[in-house]
Amino acid sequence: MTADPSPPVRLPEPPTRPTLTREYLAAAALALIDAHGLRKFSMRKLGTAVGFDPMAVYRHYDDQEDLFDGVAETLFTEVNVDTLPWDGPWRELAQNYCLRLRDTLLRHPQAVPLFATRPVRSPASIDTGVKMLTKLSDAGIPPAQGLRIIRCLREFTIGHTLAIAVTKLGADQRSRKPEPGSPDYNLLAEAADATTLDDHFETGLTAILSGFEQSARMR
Amino acid sequence: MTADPSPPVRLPEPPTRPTLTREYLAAAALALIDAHGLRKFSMRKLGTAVGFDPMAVYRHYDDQEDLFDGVAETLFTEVNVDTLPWDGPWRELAQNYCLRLRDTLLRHPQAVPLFATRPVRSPASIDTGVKMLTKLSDAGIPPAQGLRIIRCLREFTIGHTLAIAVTKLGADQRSRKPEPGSPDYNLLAEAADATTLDDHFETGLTAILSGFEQSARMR
DNA sequence: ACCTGAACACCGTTCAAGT
DNA sequence: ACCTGAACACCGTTCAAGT
Repeated sequence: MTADPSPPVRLPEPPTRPTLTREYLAAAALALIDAHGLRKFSMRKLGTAVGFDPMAVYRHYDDQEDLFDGVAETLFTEVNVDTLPWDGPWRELAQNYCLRLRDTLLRHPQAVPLFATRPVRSPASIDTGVKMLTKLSDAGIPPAQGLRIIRCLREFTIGHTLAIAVTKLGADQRSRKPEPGSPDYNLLAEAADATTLDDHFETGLTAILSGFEQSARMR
Repeated sequence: MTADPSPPVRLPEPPTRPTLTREYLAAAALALIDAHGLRKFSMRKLGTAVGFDPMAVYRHYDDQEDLFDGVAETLFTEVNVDTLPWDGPWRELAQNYCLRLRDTLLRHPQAVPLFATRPVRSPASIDTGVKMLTKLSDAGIPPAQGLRIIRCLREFTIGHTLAIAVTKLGADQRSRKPEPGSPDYNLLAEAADATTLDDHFETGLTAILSGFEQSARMR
């Protein structure tokens, strides 16, 4: 409590040593996974990549499982659900959500298997689920049915994105076309040429939504 | 070429040393994954588990990636697609295929992430795809649209099964319910109680199929 | 010719020892 | 009090050396 009346000396900015945070580490981990693939990632590489001890990550995350949960959360944040059309009709909202989730994940194909194999438990994603459910509820859809719709859409979106991602990544290292000798090669090749790897996503989404709407009308 | 006219001595069965085959190794790997989880699995453990050198597997599979492809093939074989109702209507066929695939995978929850993150490249599964496509083609559905339908169904089925599997496995070690303090807890809890984890699968399948049929009618 | 297992370059995670 | 990095118990994969 010894007050100093003279104006405090204005020191120059000290050389700041960057501090590790959970968020920064998760973002850095995602960048490493994007760059070199999930297989090549390691806790030690992350620590050294951010300029710290190989073990530094353990002061912020319990273990790799915990860190990967953080990476999944980073991905979910990138979806930026706040800017979805929450005031429009629920079908538009749901469809936009799925498209956004797909686009976000496809920007990080190497991380899709990580995201897809993790149960949703982050508060942010649970919160989004609740908001969506409320929206459907306001439109007259009972919660049980609403939950079914949301789960179906989410599962289709992730299944689709996963298929695209692993095909894209696998294609780099191995061959993918069936041998042209096969008798039915023409049918498959013709079909595969006529439809790109992902042009069926919106078709599928629409089908699910129409299907549910139809079953609602028949109830 | 020295022929011996006396009847050959009938020797007792020699102690047979079991020989490793690709199929047996893949089945054994699946059993280990079922028992201890994908994380705990290793090439060395597989070799010793079957009573051979830790490196024995490398004489039959190039590397772990190659072995896992074999495990995925084993799983696909267990689906037993030959006994599907190939002579019935295509909707029945497709639906049965999806249900069978789901049931098979859910018998091996620990292996679902492996199966889901592997592009289909085994001859058997490509063959099944071609047969299905032919079936739809016979029903008047153009190949491009048929491929879209098949892909959607497959992606939904795998996305669904993956969600069920990781939730089931994750529930063993962590908590899963949202904190009861949350304001919308009641809505979510009520909905979750009213619908089990997987009662929406057939609903979703039906929705997809109805949706596609509807869009076909409007074409 | 075939198989083994030593060796290499890594891992995730813990924890005693240092500052 | 905080952080480091040695240490432990593993990995996947290669390949020289043995039989």
